[in-house]
Amino acid sequence: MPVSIKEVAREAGVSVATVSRVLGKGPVSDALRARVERAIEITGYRPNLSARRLRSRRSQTIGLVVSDIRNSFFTSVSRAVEDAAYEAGWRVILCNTDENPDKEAMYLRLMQEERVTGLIFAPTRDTASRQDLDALGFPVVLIDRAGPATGVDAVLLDNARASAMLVDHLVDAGYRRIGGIFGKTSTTGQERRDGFAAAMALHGLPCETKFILPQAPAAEDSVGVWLDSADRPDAIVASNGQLLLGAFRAARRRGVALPGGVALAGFDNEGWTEVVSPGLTVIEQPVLDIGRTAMSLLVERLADAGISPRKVVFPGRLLIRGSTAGKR
Amino acid sequence: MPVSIKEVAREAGVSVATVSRVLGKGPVSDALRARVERAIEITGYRPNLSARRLRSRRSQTIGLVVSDIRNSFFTSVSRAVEDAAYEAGWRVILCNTDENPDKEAMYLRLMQEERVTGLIFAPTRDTASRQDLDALGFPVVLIDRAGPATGVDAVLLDNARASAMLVDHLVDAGYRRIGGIFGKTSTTGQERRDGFAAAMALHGLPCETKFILPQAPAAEDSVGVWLDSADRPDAIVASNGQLLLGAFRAARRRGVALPGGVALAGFDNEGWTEVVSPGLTVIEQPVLDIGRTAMSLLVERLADAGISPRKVVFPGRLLIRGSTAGKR
DNA sequence: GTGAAAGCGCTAACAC
DNA sequence: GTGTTAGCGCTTTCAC
Repeated sequence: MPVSIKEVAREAGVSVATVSRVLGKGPVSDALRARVERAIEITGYRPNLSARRLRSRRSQTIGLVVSDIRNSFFTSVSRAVEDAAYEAGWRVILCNTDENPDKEAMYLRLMQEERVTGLIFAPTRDTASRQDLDALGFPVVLIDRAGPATGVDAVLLDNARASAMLVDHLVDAGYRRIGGIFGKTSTTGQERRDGFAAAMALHGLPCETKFILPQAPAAEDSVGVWLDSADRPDAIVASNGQLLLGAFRAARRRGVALPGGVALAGFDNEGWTEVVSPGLTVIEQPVLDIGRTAMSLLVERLADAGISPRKVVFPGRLLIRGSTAGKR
Repeated sequence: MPVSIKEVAREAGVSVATVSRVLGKGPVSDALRARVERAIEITGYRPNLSARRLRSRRSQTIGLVVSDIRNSFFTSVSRAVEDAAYEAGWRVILCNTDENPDKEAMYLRLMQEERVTGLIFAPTRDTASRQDLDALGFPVVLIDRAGPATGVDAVLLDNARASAMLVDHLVDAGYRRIGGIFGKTSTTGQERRDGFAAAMALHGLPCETKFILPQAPAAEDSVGVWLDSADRPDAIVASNGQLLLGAFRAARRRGVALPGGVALAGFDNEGWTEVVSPGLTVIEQPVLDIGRTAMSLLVERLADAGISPRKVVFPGRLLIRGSTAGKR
């Protein structure tokens, strides 16, 4: 049974108000402060955060709701968010939705029950366009994905531009029959596909794209079909790290050489993409900046709810490696 | 300003106690229950979890304190823990200590202030031997690392046995001059080294081992020195995924062929280890089982504080790949 | 500066 | 079954 502020007050011979002031930053004489601090030592007192939150009406907690923490993009973003949050004396509640709208709804409700100060959220496409994201009772910052202006802040990658960079690079290297696989559950997959298609059109090239579940096995199946077909593409673009892994496995398993049999490029500079041979050409996202920026936007929004919603867009960085070496 | 249980009661024309009973599992007539549920709908009521926790003295929260969520072992364990926790209606607070004892102490204090129901904890070597881990005010289950019996439950890998499996396999394949790098901050690194040394001794072989920071760059430097030296080992064992990555990079960067120039094996079946060429021989840990078992031990401990501390030890699984192909 | 007292939103006795 | 009431541990007026 933990000791309460009352026992500390008794031990120090002061009122609970004085103890509370020592804990916070109220005005307390040096003499009493010393006595209270001593009493805290002796009793081993630990403030009860639930009580503090209830009374002060400040939860000092932010929510972080993503699809899957095992996705390296979210792993890194979560570290950035958590570091910044704990630094500021806030707690983080992390939830994984697995791209499941029901889980999303459940966790949004949980965020309300926790009375979170704010939420950093990577929604599915369905939820991204919800009009009530700004009426949850706390500010929301979207990361990675955002629908048409829903009136909330967002931190995003310039997906269309990044896709175009990949396409331009591939065309430059002599590839023409380029296929693309994209995640079907997020606006991000959609944007990357649109950017891909637009860039291909600019080059006067036809393109073939597929929307699939954003998981490695789905990509392996999907790319496998392409590789086995008579009119195999000569290059493939994968819209995230998981899909890239699946595509890589499909090629590897069939003994299709990279880039001789098929060139391969994608999103997310996961550690393994550099270390396989050949290395994979990828778009690197500034994951730490994205996490930190999301926190900053949240903090600014908390300071001033009035400012109109901002969208911060980061450029991707093209890392050229052996998997897209020139065709000739 | 969120609505409280009071307003729901007024809307439904009942007492707050009845509303509370509908929320929980108290006995309420169907008629009143329906009215209350309707009132909850109308008002958009969300229970305040801080108030509930304060009053009920049950935080319904468990802590998960690990060194770094970006370490794939902990990423996977955390998913297992979180899934099990949310399933049971509990919240999870995740903290990263970066192998820093000061941060560990700070987060242990935070866990007390949160009045967590229980804690799943991967301590550094310094903290693992603290005698007061069972006096924090809540049960602790150690994962991945544990000191000499500290009187708390633990879920571990059979590190000595796993190291021996690697050594036996390498010796079997014809390697004799085998070096090992091990994490210096954890008991796990220590145990794996001891198991390694013991197995080498059984084979009558001398061994050279290094304790280093459990991070890829440190491993790259360390292994680089070996590879550049005149008496280069013919095989290297790395005691976790990060160290394995660093070792792999060191070999790759110097153009040292695997396994011709040096054989390489290690711990943690991270995705990339299968996908590089040659694939890397590794000890796979049952990460999901470890996470789930930690939760089970915690739940059982909460049900009965009396049972004496248990240590659940899982075997590792040796996955043989090209990086340790036979020497001749 | 300091203390007394009210009350944050909820659950759990306790009466009926 | 239902309502009344007393706190959970803390912060925050409000007096002094």
